[in-house]
Amino acid sequence: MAATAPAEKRRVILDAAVRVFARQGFHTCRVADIADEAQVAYGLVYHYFSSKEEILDTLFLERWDLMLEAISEADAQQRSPREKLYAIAAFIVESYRHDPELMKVIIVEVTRAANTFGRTHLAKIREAYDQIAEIVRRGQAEGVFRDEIDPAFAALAFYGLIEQVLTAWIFDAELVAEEELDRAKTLIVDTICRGLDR
Amino acid sequence: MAATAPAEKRRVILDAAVRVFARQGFHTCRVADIADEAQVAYGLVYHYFSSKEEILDTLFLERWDLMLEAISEADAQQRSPREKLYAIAAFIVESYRHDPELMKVIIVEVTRAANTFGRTHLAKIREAYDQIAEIVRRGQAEGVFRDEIDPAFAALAFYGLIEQVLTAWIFDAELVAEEELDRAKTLIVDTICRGLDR
Amino acid sequence: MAATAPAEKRRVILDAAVRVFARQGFHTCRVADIADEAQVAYGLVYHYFSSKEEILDTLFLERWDLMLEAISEADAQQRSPREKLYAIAAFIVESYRHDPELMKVIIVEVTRAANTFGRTHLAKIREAYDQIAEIVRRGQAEGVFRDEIDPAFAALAFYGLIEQVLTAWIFDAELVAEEELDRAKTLIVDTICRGLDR
Amino acid sequence: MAATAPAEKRRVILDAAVRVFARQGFHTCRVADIADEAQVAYGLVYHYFSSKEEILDTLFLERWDLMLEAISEADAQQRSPREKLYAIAAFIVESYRHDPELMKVIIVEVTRAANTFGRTHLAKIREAYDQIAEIVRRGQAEGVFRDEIDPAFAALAFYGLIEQVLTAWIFDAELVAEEELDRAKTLIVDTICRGLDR
DNA sequence: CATGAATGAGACTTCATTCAT
DNA sequence: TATGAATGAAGTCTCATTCAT
Repeated sequence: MAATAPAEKRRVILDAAVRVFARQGFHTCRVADIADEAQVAYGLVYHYFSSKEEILDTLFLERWDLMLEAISEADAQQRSPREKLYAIAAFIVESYRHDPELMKVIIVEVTRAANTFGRTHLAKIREAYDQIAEIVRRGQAEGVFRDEIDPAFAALAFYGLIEQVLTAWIFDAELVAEEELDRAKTLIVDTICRGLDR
Repeated sequence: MAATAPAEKRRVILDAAVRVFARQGFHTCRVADIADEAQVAYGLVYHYFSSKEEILDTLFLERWDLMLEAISEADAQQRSPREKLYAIAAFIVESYRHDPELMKVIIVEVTRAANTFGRTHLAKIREAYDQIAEIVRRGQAEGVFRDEIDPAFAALAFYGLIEQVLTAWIFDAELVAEEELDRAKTLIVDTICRGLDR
Repeated sequence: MAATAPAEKRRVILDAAVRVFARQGFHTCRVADIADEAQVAYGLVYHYFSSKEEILDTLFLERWDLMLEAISEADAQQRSPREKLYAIAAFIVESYRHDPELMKVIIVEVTRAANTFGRTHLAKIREAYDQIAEIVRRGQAEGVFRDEIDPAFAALAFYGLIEQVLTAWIFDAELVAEEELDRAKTLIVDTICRGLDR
Repeated sequence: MAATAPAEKRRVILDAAVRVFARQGFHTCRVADIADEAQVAYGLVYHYFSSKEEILDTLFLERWDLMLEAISEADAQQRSPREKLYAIAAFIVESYRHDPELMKVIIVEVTRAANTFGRTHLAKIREAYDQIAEIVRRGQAEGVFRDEIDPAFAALAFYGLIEQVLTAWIFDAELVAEEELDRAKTLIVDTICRGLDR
């Protein structure tokens, strides 16, 4: 009789927290809501996490580390800078497809709320920006990208667009169509690389 | 000797709220902090506003209406789509130069905190997106912009970049140099219009 | 051009207070509600009355003194004890007919709210009880009323019935019919004097 | 060693509330006073009750249901209408003897304050009136009571007298003598049934 | 007399966190 | 591990009252 693995409840709580944060927002929800959603005793939340904020931190770090890995991998495996950017955009879009609630929490509650929480994670967030900027810088060195644009600035443009697109999806009343998700990957890179001009 | 205009205190409270929201964040600050900052009795805040949230709403709406006007004006006065986009970017950057704290509040506490507050203002925020999209659409009709990019998507890219740049400034430890502010205006439009590609 | 008599506003405020107290209850209403209802500046209420409670006190005392006079008069003018009781009941019922809101305030907010306010007016309220008891006592001395019942107890029965009837009217959803008002006068005295027994 | 039953604290709070409401009045007391009286943490009051008002509601309903039962029982067990009325009067007087503070709260804060709270309980209160009226009606049908008096009116007289007597006791400075309590039971019924007339 | 802005103490309620079992 | 009762600090909002004009 396989007893529930001890740390499994921890996962249950984290997953419940995603749903609750996505639905009610971090500030607005109560720890009790998370416990209820997880069908777990109130106190157990505090057995595994020292505070409500730590739950959010955990969710963010889990996901952001995957993101940093994905960026590294994209950088390592793809040949052209544009392919690298595509791989990154694709990873983020796929993350959204797989778990839109988690992405909503990451973007709305952490990345965008950088004032209060992100402050802690600012360094971590910047790692991503820096890696992207580095990709652009090397693209410029290779002569693929124009020199006029500061790589850091280019990274802002690239990540800013992705974040804006996801935010639009997040606050859209209706479900995003599968094809739109796929199209977005190409569109993001195309827009960033080629610009609006004819 | 002109007596203090009755509604002047209302303004004092609003201005104090900007500083407090910028410094401590909307959720973290207390109404008492605003009253203290305004050097005004606690209750007076509630004489002019029905809640802490209404103060934030007021600040947002005041500013966003100016923004919508600026976009309209840019659309009306400038000839080319690119000049129109430049005028918009310039307006936002100048807004930041003039009152960075207010812009921080608008972006961090309202625009990006889309979950809780932005929700209420989503329609208002979308008006701006729509106007920008319309500029792009007409640019495409004129043959200045490529047809491949959905105007709404282009608007996300444009506004997303600006917001990302301002966010970077906002969380920068150090003061942004005057020249950087000016350079940004051109850079934003150049990046969006011409893209990264050489 | 007859200028408004100076003290007229005082009356306007008192009358407005009756309506507001009747509608919202003393504890639940705010001084601002009274000023609004009276169409008078906030501060003017405090020009004429030192506190919200003083307004209620004034209303009660004005009315209760009329009541005490009415009882004295009934005692003086009527011959039989039963006629005296009838005159008293009639006076109270007529008071209700004339200004049900005022009676509601007197009963609900003062007489029955004996804990907080009635306390102050307990002595005044008891004067009425005592006068009624005295009428009963003399009725007993004359041999009209039975000796078995303590006059004070009889007064409780008499006044208790009246108050209960008015309270029923007060909380009745619909308007009380004119005939019911008149019938009540007789019924009250009949019930008290003759009892339920056949 | 029996551990403290979980809901026991709830009872402690209710009992403390009776004392505090009786002493200070519902409007005048603070939730903190109840917590202090119960020797319980502030927040625990809100663990068991959603508001101060709910505490009062609970106290009222607990007691009034007993009252309704007592009336039903009196109706079922006693033979003559007068015995039924006696049983009801006796029950209420005994309730007062047993817990005068609770009765004070029920009468002063709920029954009499029907404006604000009783409104909710008006229906419940009327059930009692109706049951009493029904007893009178059947008394009339049996030929024991006179037909001239509307049963509902008779119920007002009966309950009004009881309430008035209790109110007198409640605001009496001194403790009510045991014999007075007992005598009251008979006196109430005698007064109501036989009236004042010789 | 009249106005209504200004004051600030006070009360309710919430909820993160602790703790005894 | 697991439970949920218990704690109490903190914050929002209300509103009677004052006061300058």
